[in-house]
Amino acid sequence: MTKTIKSWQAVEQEVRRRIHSREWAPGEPIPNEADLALEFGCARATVNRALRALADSGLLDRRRKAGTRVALHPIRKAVLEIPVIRQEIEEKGLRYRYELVERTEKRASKAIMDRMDLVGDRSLLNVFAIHFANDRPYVAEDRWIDPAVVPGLSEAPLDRISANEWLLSNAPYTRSDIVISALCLTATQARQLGASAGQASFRIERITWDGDDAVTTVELRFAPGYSLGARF
Amino acid sequence: MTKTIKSWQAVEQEVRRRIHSREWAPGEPIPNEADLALEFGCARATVNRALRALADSGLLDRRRKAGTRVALHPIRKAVLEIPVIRQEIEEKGLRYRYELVERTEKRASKAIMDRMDLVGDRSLLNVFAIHFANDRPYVAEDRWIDPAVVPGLSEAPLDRISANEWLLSNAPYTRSDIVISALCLTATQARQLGASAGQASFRIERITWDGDDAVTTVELRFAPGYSLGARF
DNA sequence: GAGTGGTCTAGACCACGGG
DNA sequence: CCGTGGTCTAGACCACTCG
Repeated sequence: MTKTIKSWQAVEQEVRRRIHSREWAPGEPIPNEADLALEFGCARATVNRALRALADSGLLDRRRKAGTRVALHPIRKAVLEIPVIRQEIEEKGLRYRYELVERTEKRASKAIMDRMDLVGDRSLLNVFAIHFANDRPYVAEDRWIDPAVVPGLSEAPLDRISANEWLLSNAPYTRSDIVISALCLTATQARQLGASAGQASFRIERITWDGDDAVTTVELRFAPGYSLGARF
Repeated sequence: MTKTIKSWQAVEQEVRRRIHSREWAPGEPIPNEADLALEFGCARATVNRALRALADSGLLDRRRKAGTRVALHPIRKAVLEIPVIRQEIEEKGLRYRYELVERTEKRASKAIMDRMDLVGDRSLLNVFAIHFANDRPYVAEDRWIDPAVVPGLSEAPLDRISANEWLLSNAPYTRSDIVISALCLTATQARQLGASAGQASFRIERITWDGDDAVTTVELRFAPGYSLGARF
């Protein structure tokens, strides 16, 4: 036993060190919680907390009875913080402006209906808007909202506040699916973003669910040059 | 007190329900841990575990003394699993093939040197390779490795196994930075990916560090149509 | 200063799943 | 079967930070 290590962060760091130094090699089992607790001179719960954190971040594989092993291929999990647009812009020190381009209740394409798991002859609310940073187009937002699951939608002042923000504080939801990809801007899309046709745009598609009901689906097309960063 | 709730997952679900039902509204404080433990008939540690999980996922804001509040703008954190290319392809049921195009020791551009926090007249190993799925180009990999921090690099059989996989099991690292964006393919880049010039490509740039030393930086340009999904 | 979350402990029981 | 991680408990002390 080296010395008493008290906090779970210290245990985590020591385990990281052993993995990093190849003292515990990828694919190999490490001592069980009880032994480590003994070695570190702390409670098993403390070791558990540390190992659980490491497993969460993908550095360890844990299975009952099989024990804990150093992950063979440390699955690289990156936590992306999907920004609230206005916050993101203001945190960069830029002036935020929001412009509602269109707000129509109409039939959605089959692709949209499928994505939202909807059927039949229904109308949805389509909102198209541009978010500006220092008066330069930052991102175009193309959103569909199901009025049936969002009460009060028709009274929403979407000309003043973005649909995203209004929904955040007025519509409950339970989870989201998100897909990120790249696309080439059409001439129309490029004009909206102050870009040239054919330029590459970063795209985020998000569907927000309330239980089994799709609340809203949105496609965000960012002006060329946008990037999203993370650390892990 | 409603009834005894034993597991921390049950507590988490109940808290989620109350937030979702607006019983606890965004921005408002919720009872402290001790009170909740009393109400739920469980130990405070159990409540703590549940609330900590909810705070981690961005649904709650917790501060000592200030207490716990329902997050005003639930920061939407998406956990992206950055795939090991071969795994990703094989998990889709496709045949994986790797082709080393070039392997040269040479001077890197200033941009690369800056990103890796390197200075001076140094040569780095540049590896360019294509990963195929069912013999169709899937992603182009343009990588720079610092030989000074990766011992044994010159003997690595990079014609047989991808640099990523070799590095994973041969070079220690402590953390990575990642940036994702979109770009338009040049004619050359398009040819490498079996695409047309001007098409949009999803790009991942990653720098891997070992302490304060940059081990490697890589740019991945995915064939048009690629997307990355997450749920949260 | 005092209330709140953050953490540690020692012990206990349980559920999963490998052998 | 039975070892391992997963979890719960009751109590305690600590650290941060708001008022």
